[in-house]
Amino acid sequence: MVIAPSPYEPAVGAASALIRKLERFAPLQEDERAALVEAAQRVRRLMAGETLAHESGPTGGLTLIASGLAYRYKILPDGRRSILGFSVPGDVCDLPSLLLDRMDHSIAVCVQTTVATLSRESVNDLLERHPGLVRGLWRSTLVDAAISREWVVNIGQRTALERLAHLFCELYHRLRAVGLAGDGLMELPITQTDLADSLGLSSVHVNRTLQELRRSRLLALRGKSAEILDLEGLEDAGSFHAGYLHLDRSDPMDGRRR
Amino acid sequence: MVIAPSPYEPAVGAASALIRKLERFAPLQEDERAALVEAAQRVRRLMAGETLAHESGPTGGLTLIASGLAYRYKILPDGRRSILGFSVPGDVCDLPSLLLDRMDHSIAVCVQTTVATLSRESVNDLLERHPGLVRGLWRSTLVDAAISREWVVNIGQRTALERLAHLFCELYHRLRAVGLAGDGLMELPITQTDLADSLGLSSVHVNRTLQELRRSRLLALRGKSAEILDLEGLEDAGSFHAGYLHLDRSDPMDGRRR
DNA sequence: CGATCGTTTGAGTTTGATCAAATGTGGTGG
DNA sequence: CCACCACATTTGATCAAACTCAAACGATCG
Repeated sequence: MVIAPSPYEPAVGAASALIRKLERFAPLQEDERAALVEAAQRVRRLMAGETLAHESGPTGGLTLIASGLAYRYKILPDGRRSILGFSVPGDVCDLPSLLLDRMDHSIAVCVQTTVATLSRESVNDLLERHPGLVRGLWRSTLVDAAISREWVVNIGQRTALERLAHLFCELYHRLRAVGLAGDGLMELPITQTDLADSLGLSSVHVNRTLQELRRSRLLALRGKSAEILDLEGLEDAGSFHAGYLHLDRSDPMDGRRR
Repeated sequence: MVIAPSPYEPAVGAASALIRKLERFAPLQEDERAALVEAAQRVRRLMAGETLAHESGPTGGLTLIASGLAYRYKILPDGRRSILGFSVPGDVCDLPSLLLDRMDHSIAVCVQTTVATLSRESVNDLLERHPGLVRGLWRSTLVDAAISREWVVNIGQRTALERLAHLFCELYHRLRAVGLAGDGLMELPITQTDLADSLGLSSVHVNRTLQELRRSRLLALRGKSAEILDLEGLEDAGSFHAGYLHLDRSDPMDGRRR
């Protein structure tokens, strides 16, 4: 049984997962790759629970997840926490802070996570010199938006079981795309409370529904890792279709179609 | 009582609302404005209910809403419709189709709507010559994503009354930003079924909740137009804070702050 | 070896869904 | 101008998914 590489590895080449992701769509030029690697040298290590960016906090450069797992969230007036999405290695998690005047949500990490931090100056430099990177990052904000829209569908229309199934499928596909999942296995250092706040459910109900998924031999959650026992069955159960993740290589800008 | 301009006006200068929107953040150059106006000459008129772009349909240029109202949606396997967001005049509603390989959702219009259609060639031309437009449009996809995230919060965490209140606040602020609302008045050609599909509620429950909003003297829906009787009260009721819409002028890229 | 955090289980409650039918309303054609 | 149709809104009654509260159990860690 092949286990996916641990997300706790040293951040050798923090940019590699990002490059991999961008190149799924359109190949980068050699100098673009090099510039990214160069810019992502400064890494930072965050402990589980630490906040990486704060709502209405100052905006700065960019943060690239190298290993671990982060989540976007907002805290409501009454103290409830709403989780808005997850960021996996290779994701730039705070693009809004580059082009908008302020963050409109916060970001924290689920486990020990290493990130590369790019200063605003180096990012501006990068984007001015390499329009290909602008296209690539812009594309990735479009995919982020598509994921958020799918969350709207998920939370708005589906039952608890469907929601959980769908979320696990999303994370599995995204992690697999950067080589961090395979054979139905992924490390998922996520609590049932996190799941509840992500899906608009109570943690009690998440617990019961997870048991049901387990009973239907679709998915087993064991500690910090998840095993998908029947991917096709799980996708069916969550009416999951990977299209919106835009993970396959094909670039509409140059007519190439696969 | 000043009524907002009707959205049914002829599409003189379809680009004007877009320019207005982009310039809320960073001023455009004269030639950028001119190029946008030039590119947005070809307009199309759609009847209520018509589909403007189809999920997994071909991707092409860009569509700019000139007047009217459009909504993004997905149809689930069981036939239910999930509405993912609204596009108001000045919005480019199909940016995903420019940079991604396919649309992952469909777009239709609520009322008779006029749109300007920009061919892929002219858009590419525009973006190559005017990096300021790239920044502006990229920013607008970031705002779209922020709106989707707020929908996740809204649907995931709030009660029916809060959801409705919040949605009306969003639309009011967005319409006011392009001069189509004011004094608590806006044209809102939206059915209760649309609202239900937007908020993850049944239309029956939407109806009852609207009555409650009316009773609390917060909002009155009359036919195709809405009157906000108490904006502050409505924002409170929906715990709405306009920050995420990023409607105020301030550009982090040049240190200028309001 | 407590202490803390996460998971699990039980019991009662609530919000909002579903089903069904009546009541407007706007548009069309005879 | 009226009859009719389609569509939207409104109301009532019943039901179920998911919530809340409460408490016990289990793991992990300094």
